[in-house]
Amino acid sequence: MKRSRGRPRQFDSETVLDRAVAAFSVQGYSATSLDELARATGLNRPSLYNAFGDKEALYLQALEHFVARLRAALADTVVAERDLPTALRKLFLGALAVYFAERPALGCFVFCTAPVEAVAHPAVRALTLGLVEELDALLGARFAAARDAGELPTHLDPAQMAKLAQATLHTLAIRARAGESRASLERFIEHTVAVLAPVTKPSRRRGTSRS
Amino acid sequence: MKRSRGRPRQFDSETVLDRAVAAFSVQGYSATSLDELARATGLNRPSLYNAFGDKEALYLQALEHFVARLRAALADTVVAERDLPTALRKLFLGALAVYFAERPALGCFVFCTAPVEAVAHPAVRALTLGLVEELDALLGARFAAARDAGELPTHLDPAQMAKLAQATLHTLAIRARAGESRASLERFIEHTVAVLAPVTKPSRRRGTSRS
DNA sequence: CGAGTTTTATGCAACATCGTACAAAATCAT
DNA sequence: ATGATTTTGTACGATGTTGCATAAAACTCG
Repeated sequence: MKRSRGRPRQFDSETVLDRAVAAFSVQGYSATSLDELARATGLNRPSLYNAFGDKEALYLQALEHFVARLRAALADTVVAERDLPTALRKLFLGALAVYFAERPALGCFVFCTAPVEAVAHPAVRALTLGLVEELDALLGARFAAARDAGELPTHLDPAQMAKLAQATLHTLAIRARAGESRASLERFIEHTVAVLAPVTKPSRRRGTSRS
Repeated sequence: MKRSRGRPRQFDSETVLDRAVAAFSVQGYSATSLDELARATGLNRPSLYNAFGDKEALYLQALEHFVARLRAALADTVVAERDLPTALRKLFLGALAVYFAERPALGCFVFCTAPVEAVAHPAVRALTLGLVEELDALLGARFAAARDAGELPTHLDPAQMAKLAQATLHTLAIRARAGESRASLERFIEHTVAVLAPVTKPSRRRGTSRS
């Protein structure tokens, strides 16, 4: 039942999508030819078409694959980490590690390459907006939790702070791809964490019996 | 001396570049063909080549043209406006007006289309990074002036606040192009202005004799 | 082992795109 | 006016790209 009928595939879909993400990340959707994709993935064009459909379908599946990985990574940082500044720092530094994984830095696959195609391809736009809103929601919940825990001034709207945190991701992606140095971005992250998650004095606030 | 020798041109370079910016903004560099550019600008391919060089040169000149316009607009908002919150609000709302000028919203020509090409085309990357750094410097000077005027808490680094302000521009551009609603982004702007330029109580601070 | 099924590989045809060659048109210099 | 000079418009070739047709290969089921 696990094994399908005909000739078995000589590739792993996850690996192929990983390599497609890497290939698309370099030049974006339009400038990446199917020949380059075939070379990058190891399989040839007919196999790509058979397994993933046409170029747009492959790009969409690469996006979804990337987002799925991202979702898993976020669970370990934003959600799991209990301290807000630490959660944000881990989020931003983790993103930076991805953005600088290649040389030159490629920034974020979604935020740097998908917006261009979003206008002509509604499915890409929908997927991009979906990720943006998902991150807003995830970060918004995290900021709301921080506010409830007394880690955030009450006059700051968690949902809007979440958008500002995502704005940080967007600018990191663009700046990395534009060639700004990693050290400069690390300094920016430190300052931004301090702004987004200001350390609230426990002694001044009521009810926060910290140890 | 003003008039060159041969047949006079039947177009205005500035207008052509405006239309090239508009054309490139829709699909980005790679997906915009020279035929589309010829249709959008009104002149045909040989004329484009004669006047601007090949496709990459035209794209670069379109970028420079756009940045020049941007520079002029910023002088009226960021520099001229004396009140920091007002300056930021004007900056962000002005950007939003540009990002939503077309239907669907196209976001920022530079921030949404140039990053993709930045990796393959060093000249594009240099130009993009140049704009980012120029905005950082301009906004940094504005935040520094605000701090000197007592409009900004002293523990906030003006240079880093400038990067956060530009991060807001980046996220507005991406979100607009991804399809987020204008109303949502206007709410975000209001909140962000309050975060980036917190209203300092004049009574608490010394030397700020406001009227 | 043979029939059916799915994947792989070579190759191809239709199409788009880029850049330019060439001749006609419009202006300036003499 | 005539020639030089620059722009314009049509046309063309070279190349790249996409998507698929077709046949060989590999495997399962009866």
